[in-house]
Order: sequence, then C-alpha cells, then structure tokens
Amino acid sequence: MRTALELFTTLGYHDTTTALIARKAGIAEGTIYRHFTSKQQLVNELYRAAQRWATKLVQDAAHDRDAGAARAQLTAIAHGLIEGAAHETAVVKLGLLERLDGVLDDESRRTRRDFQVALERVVAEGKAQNAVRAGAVEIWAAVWLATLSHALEKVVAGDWKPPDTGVRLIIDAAWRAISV
Amino acid sequence: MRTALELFTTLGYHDTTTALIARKAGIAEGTIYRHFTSKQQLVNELYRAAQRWATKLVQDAAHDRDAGAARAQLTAIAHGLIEGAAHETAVVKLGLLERLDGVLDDESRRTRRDFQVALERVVAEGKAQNAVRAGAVEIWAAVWLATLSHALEKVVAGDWKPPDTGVRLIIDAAWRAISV
Amino acid sequence: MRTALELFTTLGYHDTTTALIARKAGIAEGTIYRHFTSKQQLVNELYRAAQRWATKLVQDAAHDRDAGAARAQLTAIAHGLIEGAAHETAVVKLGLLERLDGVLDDESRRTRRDFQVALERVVAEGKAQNAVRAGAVEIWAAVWLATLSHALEKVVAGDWKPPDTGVRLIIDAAWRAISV
Amino acid sequence: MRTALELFTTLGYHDTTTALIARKAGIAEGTIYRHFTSKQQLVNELYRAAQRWATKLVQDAAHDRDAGAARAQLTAIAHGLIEGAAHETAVVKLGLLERLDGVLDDESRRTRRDFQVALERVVAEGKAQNAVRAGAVEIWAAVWLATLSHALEKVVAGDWKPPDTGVRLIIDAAWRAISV
DNA sequence: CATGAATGAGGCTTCATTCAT
DNA sequence: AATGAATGAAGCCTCATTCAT
Repeated sequence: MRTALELFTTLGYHDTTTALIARKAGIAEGTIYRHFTSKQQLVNELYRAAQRWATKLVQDAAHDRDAGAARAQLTAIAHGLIEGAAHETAVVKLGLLERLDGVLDDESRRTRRDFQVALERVVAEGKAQNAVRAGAVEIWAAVWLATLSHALEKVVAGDWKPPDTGVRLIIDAAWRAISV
Repeated sequence: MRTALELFTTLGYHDTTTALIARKAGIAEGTIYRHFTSKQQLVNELYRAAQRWATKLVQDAAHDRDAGAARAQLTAIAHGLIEGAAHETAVVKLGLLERLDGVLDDESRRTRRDFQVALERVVAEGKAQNAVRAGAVEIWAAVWLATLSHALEKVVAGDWKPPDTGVRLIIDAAWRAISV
Repeated sequence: MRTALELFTTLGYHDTTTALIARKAGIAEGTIYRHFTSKQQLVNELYRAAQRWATKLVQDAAHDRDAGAARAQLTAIAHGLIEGAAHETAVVKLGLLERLDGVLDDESRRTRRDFQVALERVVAEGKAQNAVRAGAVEIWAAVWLATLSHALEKVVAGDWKPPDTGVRLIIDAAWRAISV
Repeated sequence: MRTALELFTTLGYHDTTTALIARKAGIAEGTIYRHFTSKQQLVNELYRAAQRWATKLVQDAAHDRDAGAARAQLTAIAHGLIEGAAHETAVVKLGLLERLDGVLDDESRRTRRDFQVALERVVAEGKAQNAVRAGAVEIWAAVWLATLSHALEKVVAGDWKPPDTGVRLIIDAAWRAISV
C-alpha cells in the first residue's frame, strides 16, 4: 500500500501499473489481488485512508480548542495539513491535491463529504462568533481550503519547507478571504 | 477539435480514446492523424489555445483599465474568466482546472507561464499602488487564482449561473486574500 | 518511377510508403494511382524494367561476340553488370540483389526467367565449346551469377569503384567456378 | 520461437504478424511480449541463434581438422551447412539466405561478423598453405559462401536432397572459385 | 488529369486481471 | 497464501487506397 500510494501520487493513477507496484514493493503481481479486488479498489482504499486522516486532523484541532476562536482552530488545522504535506507528502497529495474524478466510488465520495462537513462545522462556529463573513458555510470552507491548497502544493513539491514565510502568509490569506 | 475538447474535459485524457473522439466527431479514426501527430499533440494544441485565450483576457482587461486600480483590473479578469466558465466551459476546464501534468510538452508549459506572468504583472501593479500585501507577486497571483478557482469549478459544473451571489462573494474573497 | 526505384532499393519495399514516394517526387499521393493500380504493380513494373535491361545486356554481349569464346562473352556480361552497378545502382539492386519474393507477380517471374534463359544460352555455348564443366547449364549459370553477385554488392554499396582489383578477381573466380 | 522462425522464413518479416505467430503457436498475442520486448527483438534473437549455430559449425569443422588441408575444412563446413539446410531449413534460411537489413540491431551485426571472421580464419589458413589465391581473405570467404549459397537455396527449397549431384558440383565449384 | 483529405482495416504493444502451481 | 506466466481486450497509430473537387 505504501508503494502504491507513492506511485499513484508520483505518476498518477493511469501511469501507475500493477506490474510497477508489485516490482517496487517486492511482491508478485498476483498478490495485489489477494488484498484488493482491483486496482481501482486499491486507490479508493488509499484515498479513504487519506480522507480519514484529514478528517481526524480537523476534528482533533477543533476539539482541542473547543469554545476557542474559530480562527485559532483553522490555523491549527492549517498547520496540521502543512505538517502532513511535509512529512506525509503522499497522503496529502492523494487526499487533497490529486484529481481522481473518474476513479472514486460512492464510499470514497462519502468519506470526502465527511471531511468537508468537519471543516464546515469549524467555519460554522466562526460564523456563530461573527468572525466569518455572510454566505453559505459550504462556500467559505471550500474557499479557505482552495486558498490554503496553494501552500500545500508548494510544500508537497518541496519548494517550501514548513516554517516558511510563504506558508504563514497564505494561512493568513486564507483566513482573510473568509473573515469579516 | 471541439469534440476532443469536450471529451477531454468530460472524461479526462486517459479515458478519452481516439476511437471515441472520431466516432463522436463523425470522422474516421485515421483522420485525426492527418491533423495531429499524436493524441498527446492534440491535447497540447487544445491546452495552448485555452492558455492563449486566458492570457489575452488578462492582458485586455489590464490594458482597458491601464493606470486604473489593480482591484478593478482583477475584478474585470475574474468576470471574464467566470463568463468563460459559463459559455466556453470546456476551455476553462482544460486550461485552468484540469490536471494534465504528465502530458504537457515544453511549449505548453511555456504558454502556461505566459498566462501566469500576465497575471503577475497585474498583481505587481497592485503592489506598486500599495494595494497588495507584502510578499512575492508570484504567490499572490497564484493565491488569487486558487481562490477564484472554486467559483470557476461551481460555474463549470453548472451549480452556479454567472450573476450568482456566490460568484460575487468569491471574487471579493480572492481580493481580500491578497490585499492589505 | 525514378523516385520510387530509388526508395525501394534504399529502404526496401515495406518501408517505402506511397506518401514518401509522392513527397520526394513532388507529386500528389493520388497521382501514383493514375499510373499504377497499386504499389505492388509499381514495383513489379520497375522490376520488369530492370530484368529487361539485364536481359538485353546479356543478349547484346552474346550477339556482339557471336561464335567467340563463351568466356569472353561472360566477361563482357560481367563488365556490363558491374558498369550498371556503378552507374545505374538502383536498377541492379532491384533486378539482381533485392529479395522481392512475396511481391512479384507472374509476369515478373516470367521476365526473370527470360533473363536466366539468356544467361543459360551463353553457358550452353560454353559447354558446346567444352569450356564449361559437366552438369546442368541452369546450375552453372546460377552459380556464375551468385559468385559475381558479391562483386555487384560491393560496387552497389560504393565500397568498390569499377576498375577495382576485387572486381577483376571475382569475375575471374566466377569463371573458374564453372569452367573445366 | 519455433513458430516465429518458421513464419519469418516463409512469409518474411513484414508479412509475419504477431497475431499470426500467436495463433499458429496456440498462445495469446500478449504472451509474445512476456518473452520479447518487441517483434524486432524476436527476429534478432532468432537471427543470432542462427548465426551462433553457423559459427559453431565453422569452428568445429576447423578444429576437427586442425593442421589439415583448408580444402578439407571448407568441404566439411559446406556439408555441415547443407545438412543444416536440409534438416534445420528455417535456421539456414534466416541466418544465411534471408535479407534482414533494416531490422537487425547492433548485437546481431556483431554476431554476423563473428561468423564471417570464423570463416575467414579457415580461408587464411588456406592461404598460408598456398592453396587459396592471392587477394584479401575477406573476399574469398565471401565469394566461397556466395557460391555455396546457390546450393543452400536449392536444398532449402526442397529441390535438392543432400546427397545430390548438384550439391557436390557446387561445393567443388566454390573451392575452384577461390583456389589457385 | 492531378490533387490531397479522408478512410478504415489492421499492425504492434500495453496492462489489469486470472488461475494453475 | 503467494506466485507469475498467460490472457485478450483495447489502445494508439500507420498506410495503401479512394474519390470529390
């Protein structure tokens, strides 16, 4: 799975062949099919794990600062994601930056939804605190993440290392985009 | 080309087969190869056209409001892109929202660069006007676009129709993200 | 036809495309089909011309030295072929050195036969003069040509220029192979 | 491999399709590519095997009659090749009679060279014994083989069966062509 | 008579998946 | 449970030939 994750995020879904996964992982090609029914199921499994990781991160950050300012919660989440981009590069790539449209199954889309909902809950709290602008929370959660994504891309590409000025600027920018 | 553009943005590069393009376009498969040397060259040609369209849009908007406020220029650009997302859906999808990493050739990357540079020029003007925050223009140009992209996705998906509240909110958010 | 001849002998039958012939000849691809019903008929036409050239050469050399020694006739033929290999390279290549097995039609095989028969007539004369060894004339004609072919290959490849020692040696060797 | 060898020597390289090889061999087309990277590599592999067979034959014949007369060595080689033409028809066809110019890779050309060198060594010995005529050994080795080839063609075509008068005549002719 | 764009059959190759060992 | 050779559908591309202009 680790090998597959690495390859999917490096070469993309289509250019990652089962033969390559097996060779790099030091197993036989057929062995893959004793654990997953298909290549598609394999990415989905990896994708869901990535989503769960991100969701947990959001929930934990929110819970740790329960009743605190929404901005502080989002900042904590942002740092957590950036940290992940630096040390669990492939996970962040597959879960947040890759485009897997045609390959994801229903369960994966549901897991994705869970992550979005968790993030929206935090934004909703911000709205309750009158810190977030008027407008649907779905929009602001998505906008905040889209803005932050540029920093994630940079970190994932190795252009930026975590305690980078650019990262701080963008976390701040993401907040400005959605705050009153 | 129109058929190919439609399919590439609907199914993605890999799931769009030459046989399918030909069938939908009502031509023979071999005919594709009298106009393009390969499937890859075909996407690249389409991609470059999309980039040129976007670049021109940025340049025109900037030129029309020469010496005007950077914010007004960016707003004009945003509306132009949104308009494009509504009426030339596939062009915007292929040029700004698709992920074509492994398929683009050098010339395409150069054309992409032209677009980024054009956008950065506008942001640089904003900095000169003390309207844009401290930090590299490359970052703010990219952040502005990343933020706006969420609106483009919505419009492209048909969820939002151009004079939509969401669109106005996000254009505003993109500006807030990068302005002082 | 000249262009086609050149290409067939340079690239071989299969690697010579009708598109290439047309381009190099400065005509349209379709024009080929106003003169020949197919690519195959085109090679056959060229092949037959080459055979006729070679047959005429044999007949002329024999006639000029009518009633002379067979060896002198064969030597004259050899020099004629070598001369052809030097100045009409492509003709000799297509007619005597190329392997066109699957492409030749019945008429071409007949024309080929004519050439062989002409050569055998000379060898038969040699036998009548008790200058050629015992054994079927078909064999000795073919053996003589096979031996000479090595010189033709060398000349055709540009390794040897006509008044070359190697050429003389081989013409001599070919005669020795079949003479008493 | 046996099926491919048979087809290549019967239909030629271009008219032998991978689909045909697979069908005749009773395997799937894709299976070919688990053993060879391409159709071209497949012929090259077969070609090299044929060359090695011929080279070994030359070396063995020479070694068995070490210090013996060169003529005897060449006669032994000739009989070996004729024998091969009779019983391993396809091997001789592919290795010595086919024209594979555009398809052979560097290694194959090197293997071909090995065979020629082995044959030249025998001819050189003949020269040292003053049995072979003046002139480069490369020439006489090639001439001897070219002359013999006519017999190989006949045997390969099934026109002659090994202990045939024609064969003996030609082996003799080949020697006469190059001997003093 | 020449043109050259269009055709479509067919070639080579890849690759996710299966199954006997 | 793991293996890895075999599978065969399907993909991209070539090219001799046709035909409307």
